[in-house]
Amino acid sequence: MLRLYDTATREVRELALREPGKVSIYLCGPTVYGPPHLGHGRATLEYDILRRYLEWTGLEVRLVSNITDIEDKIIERAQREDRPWQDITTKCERVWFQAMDGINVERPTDIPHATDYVEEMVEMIGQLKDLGRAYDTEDGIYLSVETVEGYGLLAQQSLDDMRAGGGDRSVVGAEFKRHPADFVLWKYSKPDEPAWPSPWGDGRPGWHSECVVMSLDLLGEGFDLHCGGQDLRFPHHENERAQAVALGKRFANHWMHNGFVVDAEGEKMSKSLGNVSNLLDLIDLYDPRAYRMVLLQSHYRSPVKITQDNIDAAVKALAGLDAFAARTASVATAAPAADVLDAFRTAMDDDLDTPRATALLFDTVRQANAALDAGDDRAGGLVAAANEIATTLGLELGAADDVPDDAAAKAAALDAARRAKDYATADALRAELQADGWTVETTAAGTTLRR
RNA sequence: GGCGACGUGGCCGAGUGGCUGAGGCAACGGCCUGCAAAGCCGUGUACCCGGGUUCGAUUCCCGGCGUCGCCUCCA
Repeated sequence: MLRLYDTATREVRELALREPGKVSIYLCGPTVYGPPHLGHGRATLEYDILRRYLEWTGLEVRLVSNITDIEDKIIERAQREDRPWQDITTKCERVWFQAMDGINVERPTDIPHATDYVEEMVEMIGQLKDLGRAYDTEDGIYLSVETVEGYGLLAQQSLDDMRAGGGDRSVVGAEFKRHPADFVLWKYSKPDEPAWPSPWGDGRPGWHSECVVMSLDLLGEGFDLHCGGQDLRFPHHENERAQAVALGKRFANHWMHNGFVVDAEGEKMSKSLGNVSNLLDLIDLYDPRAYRMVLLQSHYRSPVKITQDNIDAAVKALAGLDAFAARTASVATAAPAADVLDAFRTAMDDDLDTPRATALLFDTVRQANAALDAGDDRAGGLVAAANEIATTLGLELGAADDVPDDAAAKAAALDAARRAKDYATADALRAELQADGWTVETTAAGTTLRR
């Protein structure tokens, strides 16, 4: 069974399942107000790998990932551009899934929208008020974190330390709040802002209330795993948990957080800095699988550098795997080598050790190639194992572009020239194809072309 | 000010108290090839600095330096 680092307990421990054979996961989805960036790509890719692996081990995965379509950033942009906020959220959501498709991330099993859960949020906030855990101000309804047992679990910092800290940053809403860490559950709307009704006044839910309501509604109490980027650890996940605890409900049993994407200088790429890179650009410019490959080769909790060199290296590595896939397309199917699959499982069960799993994949490919060269009958099992690992990691191999007719004709002419030992013509044709961007492989069996 | 992570070959990036400098990329030599490509085989004086613990530390502890993150919207 999978052992995973748990942010709450700060140790690698078994991912215990509430129901045997089934895994319930909540992943914080995007706030749809702009194009997805590299950070979104990393998170979704890491959890896509997790999900595929869990499914491969035979578990039924329920992965809920929301769309946050109520948020200040959306409202700000709508006002700035003077257009309906729904126009922004629907377009951004479409672009989001376009990008997800581009990097081969499977759709979550459930995609709840915050706008569909406002009533439930109002109800929950009312309960928190009734319990004396939330209080009303002229600005909105706030949760009193001092009333929440164990607040700071995910932040790994006590409330006192938080109060002492903060440096020279100003506290948002300090004039209304009882404690600097208190956060808004319901924000009263100003004129011209989207608003939903509530017993206390029209307004909109706070971000932290959205996810807690949707996760508990769809997955129920004590669901297995809650995940997201490191930056969501605090305050977002802390505050989600605080609301559940304040309500007396069991929340996520396990917390998983992925590391950041950093730039060449090692600095975090985020929306508040100017160094954001658009995920769509990356997919557009390079093999979309390259990003997944870069991530696979480092651990999900480590920061990862996305640079030209990194992506280039991944593209080359992928080319080798594609060549393998092309070479083995016609190899007779066999049962995957059990020892290889066992090693794969061992690596992945160890806190999702994709670097080791990926090293195993490359190693298996090398062994399979060697077996093929030697005419060893172990080749079939190795090929099958390599393919199974690649698929489980979400890598589709050998997906070469269709070869256009003119290129295919040149390849055929090249073969004919070689048979006739007209090497000058053969070399000229090869040079032409290479100039057009093809990788040309001439073998005894004939010429194959790859991009 | 509080909390935390990290510092490994030309680059990226795993990992371990001695059996690994994993794996990828790049480079070099060889086999294969008409020549290439692909593939295979082989080649690399590493673990920021200073102490300590130990038979033995890159790996554990302490101190220092450096980088980064969270404490505020953020994957």
